[in-house]
Formats: sequence, structure tokens, C-alpha cells
Amino acid sequence: MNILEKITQNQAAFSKSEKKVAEVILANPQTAIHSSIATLAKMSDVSEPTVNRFCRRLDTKGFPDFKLHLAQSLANGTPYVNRHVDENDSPDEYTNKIFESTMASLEVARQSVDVNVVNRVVDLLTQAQKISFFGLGASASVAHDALNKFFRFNVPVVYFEDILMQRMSCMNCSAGDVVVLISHTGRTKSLVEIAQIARMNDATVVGITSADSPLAQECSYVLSLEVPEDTDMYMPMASRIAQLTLIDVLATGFTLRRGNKFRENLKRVKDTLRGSRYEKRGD
Amino acid sequence: MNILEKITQNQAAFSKSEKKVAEVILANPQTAIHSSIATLAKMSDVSEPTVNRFCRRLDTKGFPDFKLHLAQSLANGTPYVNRHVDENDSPDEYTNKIFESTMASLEVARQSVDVNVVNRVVDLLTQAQKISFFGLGASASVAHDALNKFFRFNVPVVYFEDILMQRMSCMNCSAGDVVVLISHTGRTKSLVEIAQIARMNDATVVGITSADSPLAQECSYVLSLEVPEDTDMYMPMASRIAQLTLIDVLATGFTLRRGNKFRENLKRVKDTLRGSRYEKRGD
DNA sequence: ACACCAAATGTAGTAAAATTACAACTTGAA
DNA sequence: TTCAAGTTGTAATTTTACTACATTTGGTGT
Repeated sequence: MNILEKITQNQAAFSKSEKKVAEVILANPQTAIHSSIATLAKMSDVSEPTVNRFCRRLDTKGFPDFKLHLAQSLANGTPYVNRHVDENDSPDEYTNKIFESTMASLEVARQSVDVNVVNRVVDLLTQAQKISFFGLGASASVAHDALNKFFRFNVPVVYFEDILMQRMSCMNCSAGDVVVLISHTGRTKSLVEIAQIARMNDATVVGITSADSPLAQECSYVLSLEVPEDTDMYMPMASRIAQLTLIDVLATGFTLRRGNKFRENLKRVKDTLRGSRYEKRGD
Repeated sequence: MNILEKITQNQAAFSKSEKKVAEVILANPQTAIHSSIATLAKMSDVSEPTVNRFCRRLDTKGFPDFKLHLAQSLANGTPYVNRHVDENDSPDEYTNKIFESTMASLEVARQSVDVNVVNRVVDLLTQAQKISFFGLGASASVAHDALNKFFRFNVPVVYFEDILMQRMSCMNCSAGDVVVLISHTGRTKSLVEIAQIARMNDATVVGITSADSPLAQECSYVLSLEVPEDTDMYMPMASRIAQLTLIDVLATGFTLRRGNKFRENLKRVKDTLRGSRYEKRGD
């Protein structure tokens, strides 16, 4: 609870000298947090213990603790909110809105992730014979990205954009194979069918999708992400970002599970790229 | 500027004992602001003056002032910091760390974006005869995503993963064509070459890349994103997300510039998908 | 390998700040 | 007026932070 508000509210209940202290603090809180109890006492024309008592009345442990609370109240605290882009927004406005909305969505997504399922899925992935990533439309690029990540782990990874290739690939699945299906809505028919095919062939199907969707029902494990999507734009935006971040989480879990020696491996993969790059001054 | 971020960023510049202090603070900042310099010193296993020096290195007046700054950082303004994943992190821990780091990176990216360039690029894109999106490795999936977005605008969009196709495509460029090249480092040789080819053929080249990189120097316009990347993971993570968000910004700018009637168009594109989906109860 | 320097860290003493205990007021009711 | 409850201030105590200086560490050139 904001302590500045608290001061204003309780102002009536304060004693005469306490009111003086409150006044000085409210008049210039920025100065207050940088003053010692002595200076503040002098400014308010009261004694030091009075200031101290004032702090305690506001349920703080003492003057330093009070300053901490005050500092927090003063921190320009507007957490990220999902703000919709308006038709007349300037470039500056829509740029900021989109970045902020994306951050807000990530925060929501973070809270909706079931860590236990993440853990189980990481388990599965580390033990998988073959990992497939499939998605359609906007989710295709997420699957594409997952390929790029998991490919580095030197495990058999599969990714297709073509729906027929996806189907064929799933036809050839067997026990030990993991198929990761990505879809924001979880209502894309072809992807649901692919889930069915994969499961019929004993693969474990992991869905990165919305809970309770038709796709979710066909999956062995569901990593559900509840992401508010700005439907005004008629484009998936935040959902992809959340999906990608979840892919990052899975990839990270994978490397951690595989241990230190494995990390060396990743470094080697990265170092291989060096030849294809212009050197940076100093390395 | 958020002091928690500052700690994370400067971590490399700290001395051995200062790093210990940084670790303890980052591990549990809430405890830190309620501790005295003595307790914090003990927790970090260093002497009190070391903690004091640590505070001064971060441009604070001393320990109490440092606590004030820390308290402000912790207040719900910008709670997200780039925290590195640790080997012994539980699934819960690394999941949260990655989400938070991603959000923190987006915040940094947002501040590094030059809105004027965004505006100019949106201008270019709306007037382009043909738009191409190229990236390699991790950035390929970003280009892929851009394709998916701009494709809906009913403008000629091109995207290739294959480097030869990219080159050939650029060979056929002419004035009025816009080539968007995506690369975190901006040091990938083949992409720099593509920039050169495109420009030789009168195309306008837009780089979504690091400022001052070889690629940036070959571009007509540079949308630079300064994103801190956790090099421990040997994988691009935050940079892609920032790039994608920037693509969202461009796409949004595009639709806004095109006006209301155009939005109808997008709605139609989206509605077309309906046939391929399972209906949701109630729509 | 050694000496030497600079940077880093710690020790111990000092100064400052906050808190406590208690004394001296103020105020209002009997 | 007098007493009691509540308020405020003074002075001593304790806690906290800081400074000056000593010791250690690590690196560099001979």
C-alpha cells in the first residue's frame, strides 16, 4: 500500500507536531527520502523522536524503514499494461504501446505457465528419440525457431511447414518420439488431426496452446499459455512472443538437465559460426 | 535508471568480492533492502567497507542511498531484471528468470529504438513495390514471421531461407523495392553481401541489427536494437524477441498508415481462416 | 624466481544516525 | 487547582555507516 496515500488519509488522526512532519514530507517527498532524521526534524521544527514516532504510527519499523516505503511510493510505478493502439497514435506512441503490451502479455503468460508440466516436458524432451515441431500460420515461425534452438543440441529434430510433410512425418512416429504442436487458438483442424495421427503412432504429443481447446484435448501434455491478444489488429502478436519465450524455457531446461559438459558442446556449435562472420574488434 | 539492471550489466566490471555482494543482492533484493550493511556484509562473506565501496561504484552516495535506489527498483515500476540462469535452478526458478529477462530485454530494446527511423521505414514499406525479409540462423524465423504478417497486407512479400535464393532475389531488385535484413550481430558475411547486392540494384536496404556493425554500414536505414544477450546459453534468445516485437511495430505502423478501410481487409483475411478451424462456442 | 607496484580487501577506530528511557510540558475534566 | 492522559523534548545509548590505514593479492618486468 502506498505510504504517501496513507499519510494523506491519516492526516486527521495525527497530533499537532506529527501534522507538521506530514506536511513537510508531503510538500517535498523527494527531499525527505534523502534526509536524515535530524534534518527532517529540524525542517519540521520538531524533535527527532517525534519524527520517529510519526514513522511508527504508519506501521513502519522506524525512520529508515519509513524512507524505504516512501522511496517505493515515489518510484514512478506504472506497471506495464496492455494498451491498445489507437488510430491516431504517433509512431512514438504506437511503438511504446506495442512494446509495453508485449511485456504485459509476457507477465500474464508467465503466471499462467504450469511449472510442473514444464518440468515433465523437459524430461520428455531430454529422453526423446526424435523431436518434431509443427505449427501453421503464425505459429510456423515459432516452430521454425524451436528447430533452430534444439538443432544445436545434437538431437534429431524435425520441422516442416508443409502440412502433408507434417502428416507423413507423424505417420512414421514411434514410441519415444515427441511431437510438439504449436497453436494459439488450438482450433486449427489440421493440427488437431496431426495430434491424433501422432498419438496413434505412439508418439508423445505436447501442445503449446490454449487450455481446453480441441488441440489441448488430443495432447498428452499441454503447456497452456493464456495470452490476451489485441484482436483489433487481426494478427497474432503477443501469443507468438509468449510461445517463443516458452520455447526458450524448454531449451534452457534441456541444457540444464544435460549438465555442464553439454554446455561445452553448445559453445562449440556457436564457435563454428565464427568463420562465417566478420570479427569484432577485440575478440 | 534501474539499479538492479545496472548491477547486472556491470557485473563483469566488478571485483571478486564485489561480485559476491552483487550475487547476494540479486538473489534476494527484498532481503537486501531490509538489512544493515553489517548483515549484508556477513551474507556476502565480505567486509563492510567492501559493501560500501560496491554501493559507491554504482554511483550512489553510500549504503543507505543505495538501499533507497534498490527499493525504488523493486517498486512495481520496472520489476524485471536480466537474471542469469544458474546451473542449479529449479524449473520454477529458470522459468521465471527467462520470462523476466525477456521482459527486461524488451524494456532495454524499447528505449534503444529510434522512433524517427521507425517512422521512415514504415513510410518506405507502405510505398514499396516489393518487400523482402531475409535472415539467417536464428533470425530466419524472425524473417519468416515477418512474412506471415506482411503477407496479410496484400503486398508482394518475399522470404527465403536459402542463401542462394536470397541472392538471386536481390539480383532482381529494382528501385522501389525494400529489403529488410535481420541479424542480431550484424556480422554474418553472407548477409552483408546481400545488402551490397540489393543496394547495387537500387533497392532500399533496411537493417534490423546492431548499430555500427558491418551490416549496419551497408544499410540505407538501420533499426538498431541494443539487447543484452545472455551469452552463457550460447543461443540467441532475447534478441529474437526484440526483433519480433519490432516487426510488430512496423506491421502496426503499416496498418495505421493505410487507414481504416485497410483494416477491414485484414479482418477478411482472418475470417477466411474460419473454415479451417473448429468453432468456438459462441462465435 | 624475485621484487615491486597497483589494486583489492580487511581491521579498527570514528563519526553519524536512529532509538530508547525518561523528564517536562500541555490540555481538559473533575 | 489539580490530576491524569496524552504529547513533546532532552539526553544517553545503541546501532549503523564511514574513514583511514594496514594487509593481502595478483600481475609485471627484470
